[in-house]
Amino acid sequence: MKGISCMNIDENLLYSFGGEDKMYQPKETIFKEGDHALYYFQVVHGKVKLNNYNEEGKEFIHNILRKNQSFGETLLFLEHAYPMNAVCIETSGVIRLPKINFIEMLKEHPDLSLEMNACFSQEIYYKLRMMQNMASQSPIRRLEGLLDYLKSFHEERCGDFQVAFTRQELANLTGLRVETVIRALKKMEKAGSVKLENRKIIY
DNA sequence: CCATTAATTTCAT
DNA sequence: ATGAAATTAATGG
Repeated sequence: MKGISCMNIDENLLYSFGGEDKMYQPKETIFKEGDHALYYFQVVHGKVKLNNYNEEGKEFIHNILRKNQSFGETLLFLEHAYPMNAVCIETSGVIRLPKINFIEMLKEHPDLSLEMNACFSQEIYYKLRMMQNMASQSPIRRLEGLLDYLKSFHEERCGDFQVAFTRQELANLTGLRVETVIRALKKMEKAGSVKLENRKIIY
């Protein structure tokens, strides 16, 4: 099995089941914590983050989705409200498919349903790995765990992979401060586990 | 250019 | 070692 990160459903199929194009501006909220989960979302272009804010107002990012990545689907089989916000980082185009139509689509396409199981498995597996890493007190361990996770997401060919995240984003994904991320990256470079070229991170 | 955003350094704690 | 604030670099319009 290859490195599936999450669902990527053919756009025409989404449209045929009632998917609609939505455009969002940077900083614009697609849904927020507490909203009822009513749609399947898939990014066509742009960048969307799933986040929360802790009691001190510090942001924690769960994931950042790009082209062809989906979000919100894990809540469609539950009656719970969203436990996080979805906010655009860049101008983004998203296809939105109502829950009812989504379920209907899965019924008519059992292969999709199967694929979704594989995606959920993958996600649960990596969430577990991430929890283990995030529980560590060591910033380097947290960062390496995150980079492994992102790399598996990306499934690059010959090993070296450009981390397409800002240091601030890495910090928000690991619960670390941006300075700590910068310092940890420098240590990792000395140790040879990452390369820093100009300001790009190669892992 | 100027304004905005990101990266890095400085300076306390 | 860590974070807030200041400084420097880059990016985009």
